[in-house]
Amino acid sequence: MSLVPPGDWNPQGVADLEPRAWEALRQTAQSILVTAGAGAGKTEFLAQKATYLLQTGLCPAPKRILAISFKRDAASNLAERVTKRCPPKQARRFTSYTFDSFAKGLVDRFRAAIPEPYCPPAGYHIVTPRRQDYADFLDTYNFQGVNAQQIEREIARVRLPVANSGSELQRAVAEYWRAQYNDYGQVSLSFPMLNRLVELLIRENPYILKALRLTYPVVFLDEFQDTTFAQFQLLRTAFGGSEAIFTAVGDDKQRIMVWAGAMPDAFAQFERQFGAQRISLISNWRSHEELVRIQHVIANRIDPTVEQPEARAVRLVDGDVAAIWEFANEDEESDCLAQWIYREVQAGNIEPHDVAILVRMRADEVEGKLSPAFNARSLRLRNVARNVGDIAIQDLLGEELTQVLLRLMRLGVAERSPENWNAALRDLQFLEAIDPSDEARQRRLQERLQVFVREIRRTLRRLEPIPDSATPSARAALDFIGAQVLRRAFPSYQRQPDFDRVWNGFVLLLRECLAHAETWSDALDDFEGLGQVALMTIHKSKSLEFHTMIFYGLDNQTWWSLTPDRTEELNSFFVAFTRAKQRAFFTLCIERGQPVIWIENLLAPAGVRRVHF
DNA sequence: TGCCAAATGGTGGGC
DNA sequence: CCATTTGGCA
Repeated sequence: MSLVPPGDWNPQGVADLEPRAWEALRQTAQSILVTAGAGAGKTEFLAQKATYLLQTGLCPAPKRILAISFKRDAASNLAERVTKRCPPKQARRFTSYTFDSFAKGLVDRFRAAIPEPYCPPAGYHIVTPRRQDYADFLDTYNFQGVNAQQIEREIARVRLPVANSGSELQRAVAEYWRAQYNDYGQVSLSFPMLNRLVELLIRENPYILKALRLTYPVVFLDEFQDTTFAQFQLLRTAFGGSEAIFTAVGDDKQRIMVWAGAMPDAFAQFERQFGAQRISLISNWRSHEELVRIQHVIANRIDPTVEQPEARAVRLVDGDVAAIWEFANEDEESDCLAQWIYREVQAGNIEPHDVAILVRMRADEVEGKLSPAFNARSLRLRNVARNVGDIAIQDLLGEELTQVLLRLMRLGVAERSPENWNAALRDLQFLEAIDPSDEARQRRLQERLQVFVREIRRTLRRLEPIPDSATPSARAALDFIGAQVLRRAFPSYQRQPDFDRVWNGFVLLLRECLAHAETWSDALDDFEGLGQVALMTIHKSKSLEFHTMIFYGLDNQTWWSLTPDRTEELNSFFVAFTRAKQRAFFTLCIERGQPVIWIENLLAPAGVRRVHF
């Protein structure tokens, strides 16, 4: 395969990159920290840099790029973009993991090399302890001076081996490890524990360390502002002092996970310990100029040294693009909100799914307050954080199982849908690992799909669009693929309970949608959230974007901790605001609480006014 | 059981 | 920060 000289390389699949992105892309001699604000295209930048390194041979075979993200969808999204931009042979050398899958992979591969007494048996179990579990442990083993949050945090901080002496906290951690290995009839490990095991393994085993460093001379880190102490320490043990070149990407103005264990100063530590150069991207491809100007006022308050971003999106709406809406009471608030969205939809300005309602906390409470007013106007509000069975709707929609089955079912209702047909064919090719150049097998695949489409059409005509049809219809799609094939193809479905969780969620949500729908087509639209206003917390909205964003409750009761000295809260406010592509509104209800005056004062000079509804 | 004080949860994610 | 739960004690 011929390589492209670095000087001749062009971005793949996009017109061009901003000058700062070019600079960050070509910097391959030194670790860099790419500060990419809201809408700067972080993932695309990483995909382009990977493509550059692979296509030019700057990352030559058999060396690989290791990309580490936090969430599964971020990791798979990045991998997918690189696959689209590179020839398969090169794309295969791009390894995209989540932090935890990277750690678990190493534990599983080199388990036997983990020093005693920490070497886990092959059949260890993964557990996800909640606060209460830690509290129960502390109670059972009589550690009275330690609380659940302390021990949770300490487990992710302490290096192994941990001595059963010293402070009560340290003894509690030592006892916790012992108990997880010995007291429950099976060895139960949490993700932070897996992380600590890997850290121990590579610290103590020079061969594995060397192999890791030889394999991955290039390391990408996504959403770096949310790195935890344990993750940072693992990176240091794995790559500190090696030749590895890091490209870390993130935005410390969007750091909203410190309360859950993210490092408060990951950027500064990274610059210091890895000698990283900082490069800031300044384009904002998401929001138009007026919104970007307001965003910058908030950004400037978070970090006075921040550069003014350049808006690259076009304004498409008339009227206010940002305002604080004030209501006398909550009933009026719900009613006006529903009314406003209804009118916008009627006027043809937006579809319901272009709007998101964001809340600080307690999405289900807000759902209860808003739903009646929405229903009264035949608008549907969907709380995407709500669970169907054991999975949140938002997570369910991103699952591979959902995507694959939904496409097949779409083929059963649409008259002609080349888009779904091609997508379904691609799914099958992948699931059955068929070589695209094997024309005979391709043809057989097309024939099989054709037969299936005829069958599923018959099935859906025979089954009425009622809740009880959910199971048989979904089952028909699943049986065509074969549950075993699906589970083999996606590692996350290999454990039966994980597969069942997603499958049950799929059927449950389909049931719900069929309860409201007139036709199969409507039900599938409902399933995907078409025609529905999404309701979610700020934390869940991160990395998403919406035409119009409405923040529910800018009062000091809902947002009790939004004070000038609580930076993380201001970051949350910033994250919420920057989700908007075209418009951002905030609701205020005097019945619920007083306005957050300092935020109003901050935004007023940028033209954000309080409007009495 | 009733009363008052103290503690706690709320915002999340990973195989 | 505030609503709710838990804990201690009579």
